[in-house]
Amino acid sequence: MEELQREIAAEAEFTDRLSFDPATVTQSTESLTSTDSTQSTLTSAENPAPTANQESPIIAGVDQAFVDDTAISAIVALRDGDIIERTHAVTELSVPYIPGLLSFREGEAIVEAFATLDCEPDLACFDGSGRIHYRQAGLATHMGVVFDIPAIGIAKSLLCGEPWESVENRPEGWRTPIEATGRVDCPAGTIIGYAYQSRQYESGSRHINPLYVSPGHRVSAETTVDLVAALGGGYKLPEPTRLADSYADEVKSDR
DNA sequence: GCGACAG
DNA sequence: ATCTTGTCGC
Repeated sequence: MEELQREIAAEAEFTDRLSFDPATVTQSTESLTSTDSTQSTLTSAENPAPTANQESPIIAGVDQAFVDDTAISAIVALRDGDIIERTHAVTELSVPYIPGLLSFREGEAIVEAFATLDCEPDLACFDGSGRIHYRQAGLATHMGVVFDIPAIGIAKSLLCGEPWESVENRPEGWRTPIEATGRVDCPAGTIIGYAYQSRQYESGSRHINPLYVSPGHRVSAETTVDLVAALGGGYKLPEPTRLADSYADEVKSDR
């Protein structure tokens, strides 16, 4: 499995090769109902010329839920903030959870779910790491390479690598690079992702931990964090991920 | 041997 | 990930 991950990492592209301009991504649905006034703005100057494409990109959120030894993979596809398709698949789990080998446990269900998806996402958001992985082949990278679509990983905790600064109690919108340490299969110091404070309480003794985002495939670390910031939604997790998360729970409940 | 460790 | 009520704070 580890060797396969090295091969996948070799095929992965950690530079932008998207079918759309990341700078045009915004959370249009939220802008009408959101109560906060902070809106993330992307500077188009730092983004490379996008491949020709007039339509708004289709962004898919992917997340799994579990019941005993079965996995439910749910996909919610959005365009301009509107849900255009939802689908899911249920498979039997054969691999236990082992840090570093998550894609082998959840990958099968995800592949099945994608097989039933009619639209073709311009970007897929996975729950877990991408390049922030010992062999630079986390779930988002593995799936991104398998489908050859731009993919990003969004994790709630850090698998490996080291933040440039302390992530303690940071303000909303804050970000800091995650660099590779000796445990990662790439030159030490390589920026493999970012810690991103997607949400934070304005004051008080309670705080929210940041998200750890990383490139999966065909996206750079910088664009990955810019995209997560743009996908917003007003909650800790970006909207596509939240919708996929609740849809997976919904499917789970209906059984 | 000991510690670290996505979901 | 999952098992789950109340509870603290905005």
